[in-house]
Amino acid sequence: MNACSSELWESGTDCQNCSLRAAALFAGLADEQFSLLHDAIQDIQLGPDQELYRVGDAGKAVYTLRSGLLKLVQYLPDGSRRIVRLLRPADLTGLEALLGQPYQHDAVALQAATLCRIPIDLVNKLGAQNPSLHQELMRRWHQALSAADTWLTEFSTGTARQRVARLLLRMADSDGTSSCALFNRKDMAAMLGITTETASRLIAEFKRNGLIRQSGPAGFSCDPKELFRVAAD
Amino acid sequence: MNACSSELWESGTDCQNCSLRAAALFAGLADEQFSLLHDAIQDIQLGPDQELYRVGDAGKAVYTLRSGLLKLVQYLPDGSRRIVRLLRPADLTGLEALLGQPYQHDAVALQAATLCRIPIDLVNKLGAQNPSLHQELMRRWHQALSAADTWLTEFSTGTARQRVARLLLRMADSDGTSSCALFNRKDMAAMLGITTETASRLIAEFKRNGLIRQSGPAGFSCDPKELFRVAAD
DNA sequence: GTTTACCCTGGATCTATATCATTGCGAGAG
DNA sequence: CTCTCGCAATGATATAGATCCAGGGTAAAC
Repeated sequence: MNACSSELWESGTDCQNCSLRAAALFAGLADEQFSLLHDAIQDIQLGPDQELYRVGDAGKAVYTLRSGLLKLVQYLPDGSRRIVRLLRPADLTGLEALLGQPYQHDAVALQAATLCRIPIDLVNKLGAQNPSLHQELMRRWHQALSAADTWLTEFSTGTARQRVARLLLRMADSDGTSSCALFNRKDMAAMLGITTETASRLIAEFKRNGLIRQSGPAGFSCDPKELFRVAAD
Repeated sequence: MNACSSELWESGTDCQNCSLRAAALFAGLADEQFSLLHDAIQDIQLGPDQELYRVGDAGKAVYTLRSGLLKLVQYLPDGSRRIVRLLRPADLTGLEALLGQPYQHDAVALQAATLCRIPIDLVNKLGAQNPSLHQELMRRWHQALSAADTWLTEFSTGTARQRVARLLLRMADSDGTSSCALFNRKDMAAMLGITTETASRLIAEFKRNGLIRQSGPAGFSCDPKELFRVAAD
């Protein structure tokens, strides 16, 4: 029942020296308040395809992604599924918990991931004393909204070839290298609203034409200029 | 330059007795603070296709829709456009202004609309004294996010026929009546990521089969049960 | 080592939808 | 009243992508 049952976790994270602190939720917090974090925040590790939470679970915490990739999946009544968002390190998810609502997606690790589990009680307590936290939360909410709009315009519009090209461009840095492995075709399809076969064919075609190539076991590189041309068509 | 130049507006709205007050942003406000609203909030009226703001405009206010319908439009580099959200009465838009960011969409009236223009300075001032306002703002942000996710799963997935059916269902009340006129085919297409011709054909087909029919000049009614069947397919 | 299972790729249809083009209608201009 | 002009409806055609199927590679399971 509990989505967390199979997770590995440990308490006592060193939040004050967190490498993400500057980018993280509590960036504006006074040092003395960090003691509160110490007790409450848990470290979570997920293997590929492990679930963080599921649609309808009671929302008791928000999560910051520290490493890896997380997908948010939504389902239609008929059972078909769509990946509506991808979380990268420093992103925050499960915000609906702060409004007392159950989670609205399945959150699943795309690759091995590490996260911080932040109980909503803690957020509420700190928020009462730190108005800047609210500002920061709104900023996160807005980030998520912008990301959703991007998915609508970039990944749900145009031909399948354009969508795949746009997705690759977004995964890669501007120099054409990417630090993450290529998604499997099924996930790609669920992100782009196409079938796995079409995704597979297009990736294979791009590889043949030298637009992308494997670079090591957990990464790929691509030709941004050519991909951009394909994306614009 | 100013997107508001051609709008009709008047000041001195009666916010305290606003019909939307219960649903509105300031629902939790103490009565004595309403005097602040009186001076700052403006009433705006837009005709069909009139713009409220455009992408990149400096964000100086948020807007509450009081009547009518508003579309948020986003553009791809290649010029193709997509309607990413629809605002109904009591919805709030332009939230990015509160973060000091320029507007990220074109906001255009789909039908004649009336709105309240709420300067961000006012929101910030009231927010400092009313923590509940932040809560309410987060709630609005989350609403927008949920709406965006809905568009991804319902309006960007499945066949064109399914999408049109789902859109009609969402426009109509559960009893199959709708208070708003049918969109023109171009807007429909831009919402669903299909062409105007396909939208036209499907609407015509639905009319022929009795799934929808005009009911008066500014409204339509539909057969929810049948439409639901089509949407699920 | 062998088997099993899964994923990627590719071929062969088939169909939904884009695309291009035409007609008809209704509103507004002159 | 007539002439545009824009939009809905519809036809004809082309094609992208879904669908169904099969082969082959790789990794885990036995």
